[in-house]
Amino acid sequence: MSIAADTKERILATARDLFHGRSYADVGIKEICTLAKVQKGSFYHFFPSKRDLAMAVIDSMADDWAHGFVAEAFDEALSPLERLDYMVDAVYFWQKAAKNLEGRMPGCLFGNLALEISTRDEVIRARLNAVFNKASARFHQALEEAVENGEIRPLDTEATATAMLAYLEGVILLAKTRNDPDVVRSLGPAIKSIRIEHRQTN
Amino acid sequence: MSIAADTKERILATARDLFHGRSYADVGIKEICTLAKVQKGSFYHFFPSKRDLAMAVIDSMADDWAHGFVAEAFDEALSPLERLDYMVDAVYFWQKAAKNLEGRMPGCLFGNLALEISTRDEVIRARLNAVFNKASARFHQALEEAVENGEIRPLDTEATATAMLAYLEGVILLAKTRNDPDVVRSLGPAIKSIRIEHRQTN
DNA sequence: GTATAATTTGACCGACCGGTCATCTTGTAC
DNA sequence: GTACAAGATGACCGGTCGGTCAAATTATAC
Repeated sequence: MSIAADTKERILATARDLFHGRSYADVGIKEICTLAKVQKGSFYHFFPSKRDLAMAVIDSMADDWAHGFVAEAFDEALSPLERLDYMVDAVYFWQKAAKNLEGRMPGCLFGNLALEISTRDEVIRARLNAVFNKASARFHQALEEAVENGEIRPLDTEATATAMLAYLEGVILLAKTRNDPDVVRSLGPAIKSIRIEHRQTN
Repeated sequence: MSIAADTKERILATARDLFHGRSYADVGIKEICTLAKVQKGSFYHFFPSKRDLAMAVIDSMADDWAHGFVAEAFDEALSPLERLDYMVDAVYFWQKAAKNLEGRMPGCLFGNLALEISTRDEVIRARLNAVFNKASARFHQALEEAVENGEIRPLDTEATATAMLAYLEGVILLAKTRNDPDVVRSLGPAIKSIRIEHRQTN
C-alpha cells in the first residue's frame, strides 16, 4: 500500500509541477507518466481521467498551500496588516525561486487553471471557486481583527477581503505576463490600500 | 480583394470569439474553419500557423478595444476618476452581455491568453505584455490629470496605474471563476482606493 | 502454501490535432 | 480572349491525444 501511495503521490506531484509550469491542455498524460516513471495503465489505475487528475492536483495544491506558507503568513502572532505583507512576500519569493529554476514565472496554479478551464468544466470551476473562497476567508479574518484593533478604520471587511484576493491574483497575472517577479514586490504592498466601505443601510 | 479580406476577417472574428469563450488550446483550426465557413486550405492561405492566428487575434482585439469602449471610458471630457468608474462599468456590462449570450463569463481575452500561453511562447507573451502596457498608460494619464486637478493627493502615478490594471484583471479573474459578472460591479469601484505613494527619494 | 486482491506492464485503439498540397475556380489586367 | 495571380477546395499526412485492456507481477490475508 505504501508503494501504491508513493506511485499515486509521484503522479500527483509531477502533474502539479507540469500543470503549474505550463498549462492543463499542454501537458499530456504520457509526459506525466514518463516523468513520474509510471506506466500509462498504472496511471489509469489511480485516476479515472485527466479531469480527475486535475481535481486531485487542485486539492493537493490547496492543501499544501493552506498548511504551508499561507498558514505562516496568517499566523495570529502577526498583526493583521503584517500578515498581508508576509503573504505578498511569500508570493514574491516563491515566484522568484520558480523563475530561477525554470526560467519562467509560473504564476498562481489556481488562477491559471481558472482562466484556462473554468469556462469548460463546471465542476473544476466550482472547485477553484471554493479555493478562492477559503483564501478570501483568511483575508476576511485578518481584516476583522485589524478593525477590532483599530489598525484600520471600519469598512466592509468581507468585500474588501475579496478585493484584496483579486488584487493579489491580478498582480501575479501581470507579473507573469512580464515574466518578472519584482512586479509582485513593487505592486503587492498596495494591497493594504484597498478599501470597500460599508454599504449604506438606509 | 474585398472578398478575400472578408474571408480573413471572418476567420479572425470567429477565432477571437472561440478563443475568448473557451481557450487557445481547446479550439482547433477545423472548428474555426467550420464556423467561419472556410476550408482548411483557405485558412492556411491567410495564416501561416495557429500561432500567427493567435497573434492576429490579439492585435485585432487590442485594436477594437482601443478604439471601442476604452476610448469612450478614457474620454477626456470625463473627469479622471469618472473614467475609472466608466471603465469598470463597461467591463461589467460587457461580461454580463456575454454571459447572457453564452451562459458563461469569458473574462478578459488578454488575461486568459496570458495565463494560458505566456509560459510557452515568448513572442505572444511579449505581445500581451505590450497590450497591458498600453492599457496601463491610459490609467497613468488619467491619474496624472487627477493629481493635477487636485482630485487625488500626489502619488506614484505610474506604479498606481499598473496596480489598478492588475486589480481590474484580478477582479475579472475572480468574477469569471464565480461565473458572476456582479463581482465586477461590487468590487470594481474600489479600484479608486488603490494608492502607491512616491518612493522616498532620500 | 495458496487464494485473492492490488498493482504494473505495454501494446493497442479511434479520434483528432496542426499542417500540406495538387488541383480547380475565380477575379483582374491588358 | 488570353494570361496570370489570388483564392478556394478537400483529400491527405504523420503525430499525438486521452483512454482501454488482457495478461503478468507483486503484495496481503489466512
